[in-house]
Amino acid sequence: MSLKQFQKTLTDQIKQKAISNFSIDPDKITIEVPPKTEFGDLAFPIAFELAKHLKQTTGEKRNPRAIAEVFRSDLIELEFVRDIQIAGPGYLNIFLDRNLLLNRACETDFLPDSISGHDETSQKICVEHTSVNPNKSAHIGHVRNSVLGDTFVRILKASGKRVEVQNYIDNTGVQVADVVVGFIYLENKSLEDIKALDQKLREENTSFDYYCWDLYAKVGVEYQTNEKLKEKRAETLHLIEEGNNETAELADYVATRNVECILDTMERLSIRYDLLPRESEILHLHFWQKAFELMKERGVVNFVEDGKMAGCWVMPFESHEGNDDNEQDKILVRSNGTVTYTGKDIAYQMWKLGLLGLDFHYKKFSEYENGKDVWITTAGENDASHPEFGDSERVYNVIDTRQSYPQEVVKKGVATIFPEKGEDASVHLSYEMVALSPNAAEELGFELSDEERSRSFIEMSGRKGLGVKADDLIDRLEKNAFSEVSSRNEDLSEEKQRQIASEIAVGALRYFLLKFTKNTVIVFDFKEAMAFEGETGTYCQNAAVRLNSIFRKLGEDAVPNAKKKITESDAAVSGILNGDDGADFWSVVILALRLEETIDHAIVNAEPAVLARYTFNLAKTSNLFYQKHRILSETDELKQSVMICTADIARRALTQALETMGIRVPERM
RNA sequence: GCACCCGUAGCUCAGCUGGAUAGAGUAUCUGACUUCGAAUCAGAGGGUCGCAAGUUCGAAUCUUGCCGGGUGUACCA
Repeated sequence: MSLKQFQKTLTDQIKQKAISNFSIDPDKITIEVPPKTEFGDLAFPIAFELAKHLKQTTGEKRNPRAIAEVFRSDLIELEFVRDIQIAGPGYLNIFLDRNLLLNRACETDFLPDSISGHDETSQKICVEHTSVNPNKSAHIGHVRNSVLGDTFVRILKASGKRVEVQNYIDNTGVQVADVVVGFIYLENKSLEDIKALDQKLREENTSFDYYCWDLYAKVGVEYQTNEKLKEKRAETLHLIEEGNNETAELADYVATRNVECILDTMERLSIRYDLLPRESEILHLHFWQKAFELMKERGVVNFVEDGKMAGCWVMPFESHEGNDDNEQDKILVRSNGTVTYTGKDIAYQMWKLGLLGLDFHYKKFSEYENGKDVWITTAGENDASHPEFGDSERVYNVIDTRQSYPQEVVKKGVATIFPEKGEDASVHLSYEMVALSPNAAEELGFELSDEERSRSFIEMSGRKGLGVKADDLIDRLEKNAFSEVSSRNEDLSEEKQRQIASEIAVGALRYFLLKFTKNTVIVFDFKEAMAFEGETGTYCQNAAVRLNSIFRKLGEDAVPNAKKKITESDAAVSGILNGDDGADFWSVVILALRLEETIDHAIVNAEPAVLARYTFNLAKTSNLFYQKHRILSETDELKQSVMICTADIARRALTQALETMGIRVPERM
């Protein structure tokens, strides 16, 4: 039985008693973690709630402490409970049986397993993240999206869910068109020229996406004065959407190469995908037409005869009374017959949820080191060996908060067409942007106006070429980490040092992006983002590395021997755990045991930052423990065994928590 | 105008669905490497939780109003 299961037993018991004695709503019963270890391991503030309830229903006034007493006798009988205290104004504080839990935690099953946990037959959850427009390299804002999405995927997997990861490729949108316009009309390049350029860039060790980054910015500047070029944009976009022409072929090359570059960037951060669904297939396989038919069948779209939106097909939304109703409608088909982005998105969302009745064709796009394939959609050939995609029970779309409105429309839209599926199936995992501090923008070489310099932050803009490129930042982090690693580990080979530096860089970056809660704007600052000290991924990794190094010195058999010893002498172990140093050991064990509920908490709130904070706290508690208590030099064998078990539980939980954030524990550092 | 988000230590942020003395990191100052690793640890100072009412045993957390900042609100994607 895990701590989580035990908490449920305890809560159930309390609920039962509360219902039979006081007839109160069981949802009002909450469990919490006391602020200090002296107050126990679990606390129920239920007595306050009941006192209020009594006063309201019967008028009887009862002391909360007396009410808490009612629960005590039953709960103390439970297997894991060592003691119960009524504290303060009426808290019901539970003290757990430390010895028993230490023994259980020594068994391997208390940790959630992010790798093999899930049941193949369980319902699938789809997470879409990254979805960078394939016309330039990824910047730090895109990385926040990807790290958030990837970590959420890992969290879902750790709780046993089956997850499919999609990275949507908008390969036929205006952003791609802009770069294509740049290649064709600014640089007079043919597809062959671009391929040659691509080859040349490879030889020079720069990358195609960097080139596009600059070109995209150049086009943006040119548009401001060159009306003719703007006309070319519309024309180009049209050709790309239509397909089967030279411009579309060129665009496909450009988009595909950018996708490859972006996937390489993400691979550096251990971020991987199952499928790359493309907008071109949503168009060519007529997903929209099918969705449109379904909408008409179900009567959820209307054709507007007159007024401002005359000639459009709209989806009506619950309009507030008294308003001009049409203002609440969302246009899905424009008066010229073309489909809006939201329309296409609704069709795509329907496919993700298995509601569309159509499927993509698929081919392999690339293969990861571990042999897993990334698939991409096609309109032509269909590799019959492809796995089943789409058809998920629930979909999480990781998209920044600026797109809340269209996401709301998609969610409500799908739920209107399929009320049986409902709104809960579509979740917008929304997060705030990464912006630049005025200092960071200037550091990147951008000239700011006085107005801009006075702002608290400046939004990044691909169109302006203003942003911190992901690869640049990772490079800088790796460089800094490398100089630290090499000065501390001169005996290691350079290759090994580079690998460790990379693991540290990834840990620092991922942790930095995860420690902020989703709705906090990250104002990017180089110094903060590149820190290796304090509340950082590096700190957490370091704690795990040092724990591991203790075990390296202890030798192979230390853990099994220690486990054997502590199971053989119950009473003495109990004495140690409840003795003078006991609290130092116990606080590590109990915190490690809370990993599972932390992961649940992160899922319920769709908030990976919860896991980041937890991991840092666990690292800190572990640090405290092994610095205060020397394991190798401990002379009392039984006490040493308790310490070994405690350290082992700590490093396993820490390693697992880091793994769930996509952060590896280096061999040394 | 309307909708959503934010305002907590000098700075950057947490605060677990209303709970116990509001916490971290950073910066500043003081101290600790002959000790399982100092990317670390111990300690100090630093708070009208934007303001004002309300709800109640109890509010940073819930309600309302105001102040200040941000983002949306397209026949763009």
